[in-house]
Amino acid sequence: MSNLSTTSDDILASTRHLLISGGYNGFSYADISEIVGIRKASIHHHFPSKVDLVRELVKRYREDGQASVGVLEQKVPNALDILKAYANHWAACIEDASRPYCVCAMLASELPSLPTEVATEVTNFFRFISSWLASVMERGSKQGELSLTSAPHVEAETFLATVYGAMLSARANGKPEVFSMILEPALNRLTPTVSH
Amino acid sequence: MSNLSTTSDDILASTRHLLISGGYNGFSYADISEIVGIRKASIHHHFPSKVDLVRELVKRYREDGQASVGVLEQKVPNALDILKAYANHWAACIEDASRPYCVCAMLASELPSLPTEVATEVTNFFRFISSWLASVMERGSKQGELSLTSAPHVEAETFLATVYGAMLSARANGKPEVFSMILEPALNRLTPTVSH
DNA sequence: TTTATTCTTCCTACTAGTTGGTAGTTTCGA
DNA sequence: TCGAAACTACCAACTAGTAGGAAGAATAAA
Repeated sequence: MSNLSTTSDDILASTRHLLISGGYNGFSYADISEIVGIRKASIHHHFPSKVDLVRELVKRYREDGQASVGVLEQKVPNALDILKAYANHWAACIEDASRPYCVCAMLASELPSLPTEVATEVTNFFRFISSWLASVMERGSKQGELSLTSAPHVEAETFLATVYGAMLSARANGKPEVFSMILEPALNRLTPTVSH
Repeated sequence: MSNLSTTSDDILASTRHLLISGGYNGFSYADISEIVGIRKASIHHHFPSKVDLVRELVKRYREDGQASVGVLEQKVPNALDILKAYANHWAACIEDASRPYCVCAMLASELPSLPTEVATEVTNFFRFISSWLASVMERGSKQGELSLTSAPHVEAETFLATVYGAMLSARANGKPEVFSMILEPALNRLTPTVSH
């Protein structure tokens, strides 16, 4: 019924890898075929067009993200700890070079030149992340787990920009540790001070 | 001696435009030829290869940046005002859609797949911006024009990440105003509080 | 149980169009 | 008359995508 590893999953995995390193126009079906070990034409059987392939990839990327967020919210009650976990997730990905960049950050840069179907899926991803972070900010502020200096949705956008900016800086400098260097003070700023 | 508009400048200008919208692999000599109004082969006369073209573009982009920074430092004495001017520069570019994204942000995302000669020129740009911002932070801190909560070079990287992250957010949301929304509180945070 | 049929997945072989780049020639102003 | 800048006309390699067939597994009919 459900295999551990299907060809279609392998194609998506290698696409994600290629996408992270060079963007939408930076890879071809030939590249995927080499990694997966099947012929170019066979990829078209699973994903008729390149747009289908990347659209599906981004859709699943968002769905997986939504699922992970659900688990995180259940396991971690404190809003600050949620933000720390989110930051640590990316810190780990960047540091061990497994997924050193966000697929949607890559595609967002290319947004104006992307096929519309892919573009809308990318904006959907950012809508989801933004509103999730805003909800975390709002809840954390109300419960005294976060100290905000601006409106929750502004703090959410700022935090998101810091994470994605730090991701770019780490890549531009070729130094993974830059990510944590930037995020540590950013999280400290959101930490409530103990009254004394 | 020096024309107001040379073909080579037109090629560079259209390349910048194309680069901002779709990255290194998102444009071709055919695209440039259409915009500039000369044949593909004629572009090769000015820039033998695509690598030459983009390398030269990024080199000039950094040089122009260095010149602008020089002028800014002369005209504006206050460190906070310099940071505000830098932020306003990008806010204006994004808002009037003239250059709604940084060429080097685009190329930094693609860094792992870029020809090495272009890649080194891109990292040079970020080295320059980082160290310039660090010097502004340090000077501003010493003269009481900026209130830092971390070491100057950390604040510099944080500010840079915020600017570039905000640029990406503006693009991802399709809302230019998001940039200023993020940068305003970021600058407030650096503003010294008047003692009373 | 055997046979026939369908479906899935992969294959070879191909296409039309694009890519960056070259060779050699013309045009034209200094 | 010389050099820069443009041109026409190529090229090999690569692009996404198609047509049609072979192998095998699952399903249905005998």
